[in-house]
Amino acid sequence: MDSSPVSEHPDEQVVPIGFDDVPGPAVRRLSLYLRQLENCLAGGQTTISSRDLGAALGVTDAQVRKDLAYFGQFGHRGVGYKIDRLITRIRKILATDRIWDVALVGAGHLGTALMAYRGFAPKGFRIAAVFDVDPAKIGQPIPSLSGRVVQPMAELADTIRRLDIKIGIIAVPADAAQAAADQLTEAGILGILNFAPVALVPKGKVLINSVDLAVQLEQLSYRVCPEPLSERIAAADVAGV
Amino acid sequence: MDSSPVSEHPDEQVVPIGFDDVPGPAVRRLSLYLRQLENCLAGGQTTISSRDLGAALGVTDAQVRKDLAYFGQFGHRGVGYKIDRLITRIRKILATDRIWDVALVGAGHLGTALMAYRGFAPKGFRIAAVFDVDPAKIGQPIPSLSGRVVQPMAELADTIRRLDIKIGIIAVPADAAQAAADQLTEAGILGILNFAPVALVPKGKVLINSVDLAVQLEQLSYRVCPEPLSERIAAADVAGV
DNA sequence: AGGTGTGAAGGATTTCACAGCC
DNA sequence: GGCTGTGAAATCCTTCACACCT
Repeated sequence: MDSSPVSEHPDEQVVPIGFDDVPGPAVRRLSLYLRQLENCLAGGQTTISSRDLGAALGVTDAQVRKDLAYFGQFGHRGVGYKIDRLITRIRKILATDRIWDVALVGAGHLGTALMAYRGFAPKGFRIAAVFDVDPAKIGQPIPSLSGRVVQPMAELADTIRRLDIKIGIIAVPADAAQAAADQLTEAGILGILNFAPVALVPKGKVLINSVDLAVQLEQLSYRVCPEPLSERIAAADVAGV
Repeated sequence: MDSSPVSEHPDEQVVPIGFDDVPGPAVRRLSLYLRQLENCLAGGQTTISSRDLGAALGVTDAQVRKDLAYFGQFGHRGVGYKIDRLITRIRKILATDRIWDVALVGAGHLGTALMAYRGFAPKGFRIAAVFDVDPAKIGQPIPSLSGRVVQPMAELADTIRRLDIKIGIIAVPADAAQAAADQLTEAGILGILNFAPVALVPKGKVLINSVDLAVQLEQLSYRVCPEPLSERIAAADVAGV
C-alpha cells in the first residue's frame, strides 16, 4: 500500500512538503479565506493579520496561520499578509487562476438558476454546455453564453469531449441523478457537483461532491429546535414508536 | 470543567446521556442516514445493517453504529435496524417530525428555484413567506403556497412574527445579505441558511449556515486539477507573484 | 452465523505558546 | 509592539475489536 519510494535522504529542503496530505478542513477553509480576502481587497485594504482574517470567519488566528502554512510561507512577521499576493497564490493553489468550463445536466428551476448565477464567472467557472431530457427545454438559449443552447442528453458525451470539459453539475431529479453521473463520468468528467438528494456511487475515477438543500435546512432545525435534544430522544423512546 | 454531577452509581441505566455534545460530523451524517433509509424504505426494504447503510454512503459500519448510538439504542443484534422505526426516530431527533415554516429573502433566480423546489415539502419544510426589494417581484404569487405573494421587505418583521417563523433563507446578492440577516434576526428568526457568497456575522442569538455555490466548485477544481499541488505552489513562489 | 453497542486505541485536527523577525 | 510559523499539547473524531445478543 505504501507506494511512495521517496528519496531516503534524512534531511534537506525537499521544501515544506507533505503536499497532498493537507487536511480536508484546511482546504475547505482556504476557499473562505480567499473569498474574504477578495472582499477586503475590494474594500481597499492591502494587508491583513491572521487574527482579523480569522475573526471575520469565526476562526482562530492560529487556525488561519496553520492552514496557510500547509501551502507555504505567505506572511510577513510583524505585518501580516499582503492581500493581493495572497489572493493570487491561493487562486493558483485552488486552481482557479484559469477558466474551468462546466457542464450542467438539468435545465429545470435549479439548473436555470445556476445558468443565471453571477457568482461563477468571477471565480473562473463558466457553464459551457447544458443538457436536459425534456424536449421543451432543448434548444433554449443559455443566457451566460450567447449562441449556445440546451442540448439533448444524446449529445452529452460528444460535446463534453469536444470542449474538453472536466467538471459537471447535476441538477436533475433524484431518480435521474445516478444515470447523469454515469454519463458524465463516461464522457471523461473528473469532478461532479451534485444537487440531487441522493447518494451517488462513483463509477470509475470521478470525484463527487454533493449539496443537498433539504439537508441543510434539516441541520438548522436540529440545532434551532426549542425542545432539548434529550426530550426529542425520550419522546421517540416512549411514544410507542 | 466537569460540570456534570451525575449520580455516581458505577452501574446502571442512567441511559446513554451526554446528549448535547454529539459530534457535529455525526449530526451531519444523521441527515444522510435518514435520506438513505427513506430511499431503502421506498424500495421495499424493511431492515438494514450498519454495514449496508454505511456502504451506500461511503462510511464504515462502525461509524454508523457509533453515530446512531449517540442518540440511543436503535438496532437489534443479529438483525440490524428496522428501517421504518429508525426513520421515525431520526426525524424526531432532527426535529423534522413537524412542519417548519420558512421565510425566504430574495426572489431572484435562486430564490425562485427554491420556491419551486420539490424536495423541501417531504422533509417538512414549507416556504411560507417570501420577501424582495424589487417592486417588480413584489406581488408575484408563491407557487408552493396558493394565495400568498412576494412581499416587500418592510413587511418582513410583521409577517415573520405573525406566522411564528423560526427559519430563514437568504438568496440575495452578497452586498444585501448582511442586512437581510440582521432583519431576519431582529424579527425573531433562530436559524438562517445563507446562499450569498459572504461571511455573515450573527447579530444576536442566531445560527447561520452558509452554502456558497462557487466555493463548492472551487473545492472540486482543487482536487481535480491535473497539475499536482506541489507545482501549483511552486509556480506561485516563482512567477514573481 | 450475523449483527449491535461500546470501551479502548489510534489518528486527525485544533489550540497553545513561544521563538524569531519586522 | 505586532505578527508569523511551528513544534508540542490538547481535543476531537474514527476505527478496532470484542462482549453480548438473536
